Parts: sequence; structure tokens; C-alpha cells
Amino acid sequence: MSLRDRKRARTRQALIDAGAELFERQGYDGTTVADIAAAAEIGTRTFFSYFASKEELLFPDADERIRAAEEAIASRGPDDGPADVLLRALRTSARDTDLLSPIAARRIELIRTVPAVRGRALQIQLDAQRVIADRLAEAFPDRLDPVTAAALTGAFVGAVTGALQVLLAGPVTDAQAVRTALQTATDVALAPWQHHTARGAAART
Amino acid sequence: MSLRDRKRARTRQALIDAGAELFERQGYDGTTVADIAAAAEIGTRTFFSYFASKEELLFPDADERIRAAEEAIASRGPDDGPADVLLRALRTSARDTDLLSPIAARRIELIRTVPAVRGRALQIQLDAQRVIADRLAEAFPDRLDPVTAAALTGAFVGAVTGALQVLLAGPVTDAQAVRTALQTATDVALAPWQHHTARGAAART
DNA sequence: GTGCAGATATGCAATGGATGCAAGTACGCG
DNA sequence: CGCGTACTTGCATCCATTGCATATCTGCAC
Repeated sequence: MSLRDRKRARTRQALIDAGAELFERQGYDGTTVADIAAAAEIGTRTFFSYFASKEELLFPDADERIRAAEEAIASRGPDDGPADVLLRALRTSARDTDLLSPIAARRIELIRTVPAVRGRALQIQLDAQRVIADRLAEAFPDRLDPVTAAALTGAFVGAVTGALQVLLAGPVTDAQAVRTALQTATDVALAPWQHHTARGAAART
Repeated sequence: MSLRDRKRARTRQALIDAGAELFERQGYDGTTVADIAAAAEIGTRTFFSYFASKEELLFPDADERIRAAEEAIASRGPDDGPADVLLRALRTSARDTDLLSPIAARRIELIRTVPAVRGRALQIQLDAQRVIADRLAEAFPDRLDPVTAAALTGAFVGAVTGALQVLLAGPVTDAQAVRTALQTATDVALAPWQHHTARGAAART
């Protein structure tokens, strides 16, 4: 990796850190892009060559997570059905984002309270959903047409999102509660599809 | 209804119409709030006493749709299970209101192509989802805990949304296409639940 | 009808995100 | 070392959005 690349990566990380720090201290709306740029010691204009918008700063790893999910689908076992694959994709891409880490908690708080951030988060989620649905359809060409794959993926993601929305409405809960809620959500979403997609669908975590 | 109210309603409608007209002719980003306000013959500042943002102009009846869904839940039959009720609520709020209007296709097109609009649409959807989940949990207090209700609702909405996303992937030109896509989406996305509940058993959690 | 209180409308100014442009600076490579 | 390309940056600009102060209107009571 060249010096230039390393430098750029370092600046990028500095921006992410500065953003987290400032959002924490002054709130999202109370922090201007100029503040963040100054804290990372770059010009305000330059900020936008690293992130397309202020919100992007909060989702720096969206691409990686999508790739991780694609990876998980690609590396499925021969006996896995669509439901199993979706479960694995979810675990893979959600792994590093342990919902209970302090950083994640702050991000969730921002998603919950700042409309612009929520809107962006939902868009990213929908984009990810589309990619996953495409891969899923490719993975099971004889069992899932594209529309059905999209519906299945949407049901899965929607259930998880809905459950988390309720669960995370209050203050941060314990890890076990999160696990239980996820289990509930995936069960609810996938159960009706079992006879559509095969029996191996139920999985436990 | 007082004169004041009528006047206000008329201005509001004028703004909606002017917006549709201008977005159509100049594109969303090519149309400024000042343009819209001028076309409706009010001051730019006044626009924001009618709509909180430029995007809101595209979702003037969000409240009514939520109310329609709540209505559908409230008026459930004695033998309906959660899935039946949800199904009816979705069909009602989707069918009832605006999707039949001639501007439906244009709105879909804007949702599809303008990030800000898509973000807002998703937020509105999520908010609606939360309300519906709450009502559903209230309607079946002994069968559904809040998290399960939210997961179930999210699964339904997510499934339909996911299917729609694929069905409306390309440019959308006429309202008829929207209607048939919606029909197909609900059929594909919700079929699994209909079989499921037809057996008499609700989601088994 | 008159006049008041509260709701509305509007103009003005300011903030802040975002973008285009042109000039400056640094890096990679021959 | 020297050049071409990529990265930075300041500047001007556009536009959405908001606060504030002021003017205007409507509903209502008298």
C-alpha cells in the first residue's frame, strides 16, 4: 500500500473518530462538517472527498458488511436452504457490530433520534437487502425466482428491523434479550416460508 | 369548516399540485421550494408552515393511510388471527388511498431515483410499521408480545417492499404498472402466511 | 358593526450542507 | 530530477431550513 493510500486511510479514520467524538459531545446537529474537518485537520471542502455527506460518516463500513453477507451466501453448505443462508448472512454481517458496544449504542441512538441519519440508515439497509436478494436468487435458481427471493429477504430483514426497533426503543438491554429478540424475529419471518423453500429452514442459535 | 380552514386546505392542495407539476417538468432537484411557493402564490417562508420539508410534499396523505390501517385492525372479525388482520391492514392502506391516483407512477419514480425522497419514504413506512405493530399487539395481548408483533409486522411489510423493489426496478411510467406490481407483490410476499394461517395456526411463537 | 385575541402570512437575515471551479501541493514513477 | 496525476483547498454559490419581528387576517364576543 502506497504512502498516499496509507495517508488517505489515516485521514479517513481521523474523520470518523473526530465525528464520533464531536457527535458525542455536541450532538449531531450541534456539530458542523466544518468542526469535524477542523478536528481532523483538513479543509472543510476536503471532507466531501472522503464522505459524500455528513451522514455517511456514521456508516463507514456499509460496503464491507454487504460484502461479508455476499461472502456468507457464496460459501453456503450443500444442505443449506434459503433460510439457513439468510441466517448465516445476518450473523456474518452483524458480527462486528455487536449491538451492545458503546460505539454501536451511540450510533443506534443517533439513528433513533436524528431523522436524516435514520433515513440514510434505512436506505443503506434497503440497498443491502437488494444485493442479498439477488445473490440468494442466484444461489437457488430452481427454488427461488427473483421476486420471491426479494420477498423472503425483505421479510427476514423487516422482521429483524421491526423487532430491534421495539427492543432498542428504551435504554440498552442485555445481550441475552437481544439474542432472544433476534431469534423470535427470524422465527416469525421464516416459519411461514418453510414449506415453500424446504424443511431445513429452522435453525437455532 | 371555517373559512380559515377551507382557505388553508385550498392553499395546501395548490402546493401539492404545483409541486407535482414542477417536479414533472423540471425534475425534483431542479425545482426549488421558492419555485413551488411562487407557483402556489404564497411566500417562500410560508411553505414551511404547510410542509415541514420539500419531501413531505410528496407524502401528503401519510396520516390517512396510517389511520386506515388502524381502522382495519380495529374492525377485525372474531376469528381473525394476527396474520389475517395484518393482511387486511396492508391491503386496506395500500389500496385505499393514493396508489390509484395518476401521479402514483411519478411518485414511485421519484422514490426510486431521488435519494432524499427514498429516505423519507422509508422513514414514513417505518413509522407506520411501528404504529401498526402497537395496535396489533394491543389487539392480541395474549398471543403477541410487543417484540413478536413488531417482528411480524416488519416481516409483512418487508416482504411486500422487497418484492415491490424488484418488480419496480426499471422506470415506471403508468399507474397501471404500479397497480399490477402491487398486486403481484402482495400475492407473492404474503402467500406463505395465508397458507400458514389457513391451517388455523398463527405464527407459532 | 367594532374591536380584540389568536392564528397566519411574510420578509429578512443567518446557518449549514453541498457542489463547481480553479489554483496550489504532494506523491509515484520513470 | 522532473513530469503527470491525484489529492487539497479556498472561494463563490445554491438552496433548504429556521428564528425573529412585523403585518395581516379570521373567529368571536360585545
